[in-house]
Amino acid sequence: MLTDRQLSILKAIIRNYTNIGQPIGSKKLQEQLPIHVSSATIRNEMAALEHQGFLEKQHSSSGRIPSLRGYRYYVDNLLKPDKVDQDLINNIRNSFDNQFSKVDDIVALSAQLLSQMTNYVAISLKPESSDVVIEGFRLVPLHNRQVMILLVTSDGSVQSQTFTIPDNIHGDELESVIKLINDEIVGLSLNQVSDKLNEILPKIVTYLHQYDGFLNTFGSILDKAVCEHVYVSGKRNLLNFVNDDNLEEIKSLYSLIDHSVDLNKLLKKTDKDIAVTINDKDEGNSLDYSLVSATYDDGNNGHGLIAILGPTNMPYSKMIGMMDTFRDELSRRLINYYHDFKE
Amino acid sequence: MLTDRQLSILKAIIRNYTNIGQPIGSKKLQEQLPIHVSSATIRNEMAALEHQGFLEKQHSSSGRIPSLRGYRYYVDNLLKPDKVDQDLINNIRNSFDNQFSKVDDIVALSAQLLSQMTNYVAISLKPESSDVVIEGFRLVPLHNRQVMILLVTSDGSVQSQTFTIPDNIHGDELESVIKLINDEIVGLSLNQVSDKLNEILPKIVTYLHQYDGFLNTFGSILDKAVCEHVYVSGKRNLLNFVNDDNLEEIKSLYSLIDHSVDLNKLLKKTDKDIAVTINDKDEGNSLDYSLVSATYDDGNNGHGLIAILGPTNMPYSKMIGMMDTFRDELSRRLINYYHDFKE
DNA sequence: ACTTAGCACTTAAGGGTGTTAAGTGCTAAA
DNA sequence: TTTAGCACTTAACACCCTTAAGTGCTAAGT
Repeated sequence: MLTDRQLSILKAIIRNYTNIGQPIGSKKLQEQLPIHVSSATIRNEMAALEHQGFLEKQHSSSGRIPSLRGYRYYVDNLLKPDKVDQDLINNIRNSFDNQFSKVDDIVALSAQLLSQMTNYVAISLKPESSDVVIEGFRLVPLHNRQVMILLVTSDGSVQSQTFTIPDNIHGDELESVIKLINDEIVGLSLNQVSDKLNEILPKIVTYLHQYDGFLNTFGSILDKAVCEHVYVSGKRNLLNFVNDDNLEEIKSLYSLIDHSVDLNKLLKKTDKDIAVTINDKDEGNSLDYSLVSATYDDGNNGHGLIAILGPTNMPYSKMIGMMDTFRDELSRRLINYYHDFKE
Repeated sequence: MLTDRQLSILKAIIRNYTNIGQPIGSKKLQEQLPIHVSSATIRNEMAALEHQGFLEKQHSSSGRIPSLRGYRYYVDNLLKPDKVDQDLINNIRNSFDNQFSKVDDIVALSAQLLSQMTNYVAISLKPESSDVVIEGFRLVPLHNRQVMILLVTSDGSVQSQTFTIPDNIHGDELESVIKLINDEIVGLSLNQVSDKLNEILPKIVTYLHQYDGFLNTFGSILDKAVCEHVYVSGKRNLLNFVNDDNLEEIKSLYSLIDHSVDLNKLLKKTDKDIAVTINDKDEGNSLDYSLVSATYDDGNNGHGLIAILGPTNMPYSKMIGMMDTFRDELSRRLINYYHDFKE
């Protein structure tokens, strides 16, 4: 489908654009490429690449930039992770060298390190043994019309929130609703629950006349439970990408990463070792940014996830190289941690 | 010092600039003012006001804008809080109408409401009975060289973090340092501790060869304790104020409000009912924004604080009117809460 | 059947120039 | 003390021109 020459042109354009951020034209490309052909030939090849959807122009006489499809193809087929500087590796190791009381701290630090290293937004998720599941909501009567709603998970953690039953609902009805919900969600993992709740929303509505506050309470408990697993660092770096006309977009990105549940959902789509999500426009989140995510081994019985969120034209080969190194170091650190712990 | 006419001119300029955001000139002012004088006269008065430091020009032929001193004078002497719309009051009441399990929730909601109402950053501090003081740090040996450091306060809340003692420090030394620190801080309130720690830093250094990790641990425990009292909402609104050349400033504002301890310090300077801090350039925080803060009564035994952070040219009279109403409503809500609670 | 030189065309960006609108300060007369 | 009048300043805008960096296309060369 693509000739070798076309591939090397595509590669060169992406390399340039991700490093310099400027569209590139045929003459500049000619100077850089090892092959000796005229700029006219390169123009022809570029036109062919554009025709096949791998390149774009910003205006009729501008140089080319990669299209989303171009990035996608590059990441999937052409990209070779950059070799990581030994200094950087040492740096990571040194930072991990401190003693930690909890896995949480190591994972939180990971997000911090990643955002420092990349100047992007970094996200880390606590390792999650796949066997942690929901044991269900519990309803505890307090006094008057106050109840406390608990969410219990199989690893023994509990989230709670109190709630006042509106006048137009009977305590019994509430009990039934809890039962209804529990029937559906027991045994699910944390990040499946939110979807499930939305799914069975119609049923709930038939029970409760006014269900807003009620569902909000569930949502917020769930949020708390999920939050405990998510660390975000370097939000401020988003400011680096602000320009005249993407302000609204950046704001929506902010609200996305502020809302752990959505973030979780976004991240959990993949289970590959390293995955690149380019410009995910899904579910109204027109997010003009890319996500490089990597899983890590917690050396025990689960795996966690680290990710960076940066502009679509981020230097993927560098980032992927770095993420790969980082996940190794993080896994090593965790294995060490559990080793110390047991000793 | 200032004639009535000058005062009304100053007022009008500030009213305009805080609402429209544009410098205002003598002719426009003439149209708006009730007094009938020529624009030349107004020009003369404006020159006088500028001479006395209440006004500024952006360039030699531009209209006038208030100087910091002008704002200060206005806020202290001229400002009359705007009457608050009854709809808004109802709105606040409705929002507060839900049931809450904890005072924390009400306070957190306050920050949310304020940021929604103003489109600025809002901050709320939990009511703090003045009798909550530090009871000191405690050191609990775990295993190997691991210890847990606890911070106990007189209201019974505890913050903890584990810490691994470096090889070059004896456990005894650590014990002495804790004693040393406790001697200094017992009986202080939470927000006095940070300063005190820095003050006695030299002493600590003589005990500990490598004190970085150690102090960090203290800092982070303290942070946790303070964080529990601070709620920030509407950080995203800062993006509305980004323009070409204040990006760095906005970033530093972000980092300020991310660091609860500093924020606490900033807020705790005042104990007036309502205070306006204009363009506080203190301690390297060149913050080109103003802070309107108000205390509220928790109906029990202490008082808390709400604040909004906005541009220097925010509409003070409107904001102060709103804050005043809000603190009333919040206090009323809390008194109600304690009432329900005891019943 | 490719490749390439050459050319006409396009566009963004930057510099200069002129105009306008909204200001200013100053002076001299009322 | 006030004010009309005037000369002056500035930012913002529109307009024009030029340049640099590209493009596509055609026709000739290998």
